[in-house]
Amino acid sequence: MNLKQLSDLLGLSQTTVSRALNGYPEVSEATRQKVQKAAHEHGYHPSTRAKGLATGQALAIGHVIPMYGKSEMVNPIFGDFIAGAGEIYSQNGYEMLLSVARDQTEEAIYRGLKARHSVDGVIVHGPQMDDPRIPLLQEIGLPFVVHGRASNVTSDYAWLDVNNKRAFERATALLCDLGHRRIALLNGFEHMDFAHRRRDGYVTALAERGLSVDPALMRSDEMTEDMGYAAAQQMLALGTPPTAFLTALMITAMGVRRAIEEAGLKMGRDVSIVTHDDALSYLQNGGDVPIYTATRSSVRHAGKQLAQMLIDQIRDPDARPEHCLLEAELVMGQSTGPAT
Amino acid sequence: MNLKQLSDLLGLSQTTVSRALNGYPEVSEATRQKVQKAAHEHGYHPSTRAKGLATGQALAIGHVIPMYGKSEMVNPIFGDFIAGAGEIYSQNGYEMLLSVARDQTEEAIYRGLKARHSVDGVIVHGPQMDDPRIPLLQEIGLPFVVHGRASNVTSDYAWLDVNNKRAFERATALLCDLGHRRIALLNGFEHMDFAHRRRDGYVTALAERGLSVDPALMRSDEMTEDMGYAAAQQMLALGTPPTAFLTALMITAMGVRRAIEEAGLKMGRDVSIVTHDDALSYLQNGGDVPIYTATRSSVRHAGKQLAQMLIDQIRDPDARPEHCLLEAELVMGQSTGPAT
DNA sequence: AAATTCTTCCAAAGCGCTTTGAATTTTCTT
DNA sequence: AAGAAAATTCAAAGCGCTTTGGAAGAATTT
Repeated sequence: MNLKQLSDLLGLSQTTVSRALNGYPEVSEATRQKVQKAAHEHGYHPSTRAKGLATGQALAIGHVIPMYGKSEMVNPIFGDFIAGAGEIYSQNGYEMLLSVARDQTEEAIYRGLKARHSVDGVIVHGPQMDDPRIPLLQEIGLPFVVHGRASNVTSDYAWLDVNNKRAFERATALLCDLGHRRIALLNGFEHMDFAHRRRDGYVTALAERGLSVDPALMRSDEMTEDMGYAAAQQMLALGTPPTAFLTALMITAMGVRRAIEEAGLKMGRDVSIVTHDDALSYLQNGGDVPIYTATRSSVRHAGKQLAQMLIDQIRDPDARPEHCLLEAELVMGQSTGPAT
Repeated sequence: MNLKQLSDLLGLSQTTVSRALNGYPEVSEATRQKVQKAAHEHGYHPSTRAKGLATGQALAIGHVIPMYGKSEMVNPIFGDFIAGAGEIYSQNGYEMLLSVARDQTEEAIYRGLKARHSVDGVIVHGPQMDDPRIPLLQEIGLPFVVHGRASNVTSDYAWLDVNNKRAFERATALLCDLGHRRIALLNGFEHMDFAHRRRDGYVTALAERGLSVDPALMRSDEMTEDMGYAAAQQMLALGTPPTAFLTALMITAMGVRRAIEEAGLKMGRDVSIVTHDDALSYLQNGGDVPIYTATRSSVRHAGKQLAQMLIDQIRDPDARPEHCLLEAELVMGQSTGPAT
C-alpha cells in the first residue's frame, strides 16, 4: 500500500492525504479523521526511503562501533547503551544504523554515511585522546554527540560524560581512608580518554595524601576478566603486594576476585576492591547490598540522554553544543574493608 | 556531489556514469576507468535512499532486539553477534538497522519494517517455543533467518542453531561419569527454545543413567550473575545439596562460583560446574586452560554465518531455506572434578 | 448580488538514482 | 566504400514521497 493507492482509495489527492497524515493545517478535521482511519486500517506506512528523498532527512542515527585492538573486542557496555538510545529513537521516529569498524576503516565509514545520506547524525563511542573523529565530523558537517570527551580537542562539540576523574579520585580516597597504602589500578588503555581521566583521579588522590605512585601497581590494558585475574595474580605475588584494587569494569573486578580467592585471601577482608559499575542489565552488582563497592553510573541512562541530545541538535543545528557531566555514585558494597 | 553533478563534470550522461559505476557491460573500459577515477577523487557515493527507491532494495538488514521480561535485560551475547554479522554485511554492501522491542511492540515493528521498506530482511533473535514471529514474517513476506529454532513451528524456515540438547546431554553425561549424582540445572526461561532443548538434554542424560530429576535442583530464570549466585546459595543449603551445577551462561556460572566460595567450598574439588560458553570477546573463559569446563560455541561465528545465509536468501528467494546445526565443543577446564 | 477572503483541495515538479528504448558512433562484412 | 552489425552513449520515465503554486468552493463582507 503506497500513497497513491491510499489516495485513490479515498478519492483524494496524494497532497491532501500526505498533509492529513503529517498534521498540516490545510486540511479539514473531517478529512483528516477519514484519512487516518483508512491509513491505519490498511496498514499504510510511508516508505522511509521516499520520504527521505523528498525531505532530505534520513530519519536515522548512526552508531559506529569500534572493535578495539587486535582482540577485536566489542565493548560490553554497548548493548545497554543502545537499549537506552533506541528507546528515544523510536519515540522520535528515528531508526538506528550500526556499522562495526576495524581500526583503519572508521574515517571511510563516517564519510560514507554522510555522502550516502544514510543518517542525520552519529553518536561517537569510545573517544580517545586527540580523537581524530571529532575534527573529521566537523569538517564533513555530520551532526554528532560524543559519549565521553576527548582531551586535547579544543573545538566545541556536544558531549556527555561521567566525571571519571572525580569518581576515581573519590574511590581512591575511600581506600586511603580505610588505611590502604598500596592501591593497584587496573585501567583500560590509556589512550582512551576515560582511562586517562581515571588515572588522573587516582594519581591526584594519592598525591594529596602524600602517597607515591608505584608503576608496578598500574596496568593499562584490555578490560577483560582475564586481564583482571592475571594482573592481580602477579601483583599479589610481589614482595609488598597491594591491599586494594581499583578496576575500570566489573568484569575485570571479577577477575581480580578470582585471583584473590585463589591466593587463599578473602575479598573485603584481606584485599579490597573498588570498581566502576556501568549498571549493565545482565551484570547487576548484587542485590540490595552491592557485592562490589563501586562508582556507579548507568550507561543505559547515558544512551537515552545522548540520543535526546543528538535529536535536539539535528532539529536545531544552530543551538550551542550541549555538555553534560554526570557524577557517578559511590556505592558501598562488600568488597571493601580496612587495611590489615 | 550527486550523479548529475558528476556526469556534468565528465561530460557524460547520468546513464553512462551510473552504468560505469555499477559494472554494466554496455560501457567502454576507457570510460569506466575515467568515471571511476573521477568518482573516487570527488568522493562520490550514491545516495542509498535514491538507489533504494529506484531499485526497490533497502540494502539493509534489520535486527529487532527483544528486551526480555520486566528487567528489560539486553542479551549479553548481542554485541558479539552483531560484530560477526556486521562484518559480512559491510562486505556485501548492506547496512544494519536496529530496533529495540518491548514485549508488545514486536509485531508492529516487523510490520513497520516491511511496510516502510526499511530492510530487505531480518534476523530473528531469541526464538521461543511456538514463536509467533515466524508465521508473521512468512505472512508479510519479509525474508528472515532465525538464530536458534522454534519448537512446534511446523513450517519450513531458515535457521542456524547450536545443538543445545546434545551439548547439555554431553555435559550432564560428563558430570555423571565423574560420579556426580545430584546435578543442578540453572537454565534460562524455558519458554525460550534453547533453554527448553537444554533441559531436554539434561533430562535425557539423567534418565539414561537411571537418575531421577529433582525439581529442587532446577531453575528457569533470567540468566544473570545474581541469579546464579542466589540459586546456588539456596541449593547448597539443602539437606542433600548438589555436587555439580550446569549453567546456561558463563556469567551465571560466575555467580555460582561466588556462592560456592562463600560457602567455603572449592570449585572443581568440592563442587563442579559446567557452563555453556558463547566465546564472548569480553568474557574469555580463561587462557590456555579454560577456567570453566564448558560447552562452547562462538556466537560471533554464528552471526557471520547467519548474515551470509540471509543475504543468500535475499539474493535467491526461491532457494530452499537453509538449516545449520552446529555442534558445541565440550572443553575441559578447572571447574570439574570427581564427585567426593 | 457582486466582490472579497478563507478553506479546502489538487496537479505537477522535484528529491537522486536505475533502467528502458532509442540514437549515435564505431567496427566489421562483402 | 556502402551496408549491416556491434558497441557506446543518451533522453526520459519511474521509484514513493513532499511541497509549491494554483484553483475551486464556501463563507464573509460590501
